[in-house]
Amino acid sequence: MTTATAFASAPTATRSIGRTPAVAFERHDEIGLAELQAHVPAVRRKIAQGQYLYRAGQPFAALFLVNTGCFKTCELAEDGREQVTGFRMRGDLVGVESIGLSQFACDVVALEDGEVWELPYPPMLTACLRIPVLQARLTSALAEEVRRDRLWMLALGTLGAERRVAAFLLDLAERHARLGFSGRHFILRMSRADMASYLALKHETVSRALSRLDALGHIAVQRREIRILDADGLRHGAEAVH
Amino acid sequence: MTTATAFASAPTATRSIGRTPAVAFERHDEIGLAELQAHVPAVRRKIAQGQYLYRAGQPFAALFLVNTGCFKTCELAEDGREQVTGFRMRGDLVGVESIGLSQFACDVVALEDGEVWELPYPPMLTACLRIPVLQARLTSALAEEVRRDRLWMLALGTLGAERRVAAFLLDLAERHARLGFSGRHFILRMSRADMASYLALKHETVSRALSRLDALGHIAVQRREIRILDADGLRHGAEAVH
DNA sequence: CGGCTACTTGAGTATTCTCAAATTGTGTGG
DNA sequence: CCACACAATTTGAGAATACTCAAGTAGCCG
Repeated sequence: MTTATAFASAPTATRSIGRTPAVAFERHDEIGLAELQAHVPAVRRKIAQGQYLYRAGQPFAALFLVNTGCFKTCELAEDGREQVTGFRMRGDLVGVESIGLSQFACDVVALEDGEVWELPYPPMLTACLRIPVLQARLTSALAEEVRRDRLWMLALGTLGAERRVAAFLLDLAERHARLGFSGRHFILRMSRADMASYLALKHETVSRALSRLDALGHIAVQRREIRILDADGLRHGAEAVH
Repeated sequence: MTTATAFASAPTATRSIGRTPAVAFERHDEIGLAELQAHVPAVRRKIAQGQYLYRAGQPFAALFLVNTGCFKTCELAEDGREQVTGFRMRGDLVGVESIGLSQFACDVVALEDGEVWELPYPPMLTACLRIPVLQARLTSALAEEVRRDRLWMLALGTLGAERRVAAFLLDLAERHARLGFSGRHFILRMSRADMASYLALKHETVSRALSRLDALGHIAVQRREIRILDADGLRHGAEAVH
């Protein structure tokens, strides 16, 4: 599943929820930030809510490592069809899908104020040549991206609306927990419409599914605040596997 | 879109269709077969219809370059849910999704008798270190895989059944054409059930969609033989974008 | 030429979507 | 700080799409 949400040091209204940022640097180092910094002139860049990190068609010149905030990646077809293909948060590497192209292949939008490390790509490439470990990690990150997308395709193809929403919440919870925050209580960074697009549903359907999961006692929903009350209930939901 | 079908020198009943194999080696060289052969002990391996090229859980030790035949990649969840995530044909590199793991992450099954080049991974890695171009191509191949999957997610999320089937056929046609075969007349290598799984539909729905596209005059279907009569009709189908 | 599997088609059902309205939040200006 | 306008969310009712179940047909293998 490709999803996300976290708010390391998110400066938003609901910041009261969630523990201190502090930890949760592991994933940065998974892609070798330490080695990177020695060879690639990484630049911190702040992005305001609603801003594009990049848009399809802009020259591809860098990858981005999310430090704070939450971003959505969107595919956009010529005929206007549009789809959210993932949510990226702290520790996620953004832009890898555009490697090998001269222009970015999709849009990335900040769902809240955030900060990224911009990693200029040519320097990144030469660094990879010098540091095999870095290369291996980049490759692994790409492969993992493929696996995530495939798992999400499996969910889309085999789960009904309610279980799809449940799976999404579980994925968020897990990513959240991995970043050192509570996996049982978090704030959705995206609108119902964004969730719906990612889940290949309509926002009304997502809303209904959330209400129903709430009524079943599996979660407690209050607008964007989610509390996981019964993870197993969510996982094995009553709905049949179709 | 992640799809495929081709039959370079397919030894099947319907081989009469399509031109001679001969050409269509470009994609092999896209990933640097020439350079590869000098450094990686590639082994030809024949796979019979229905055989697994590999299964999830088997030790990951090689990538595979499809020479002939058509393969499907399948995700399988612990709870039994199953989904075809793509079709691979001549020139496609198979196994990249498992890079970075010790075991393969999915199943790959031959839809017809075929042959692959087995590229042992450790030698592949060291070759990449020596030949930057090869490394770059591997990375590009991975990134393209991500883009394909994302485009397919867009289709799944925004198109109704009939247009999904149409998009699938157009994708097959294009890949087929790129391999030097007719893009207007080809044989499906997969069953309706496999198509359906990939398209996140039921096989009956796929069947109906094909019949309807036939009735509309956009295609001519006869079991697995497809003739594209009106590509634009397929592309812009009457169905509304929902 | 069976027996089998794959495919097609029909009829009724279920799920999700569409359209519409009500509600709750949020941000802004007075 | 409150009132208002706007955006996001929830909920309902009916419609549409895709699914399920079932039967029938057609090609393939032995």
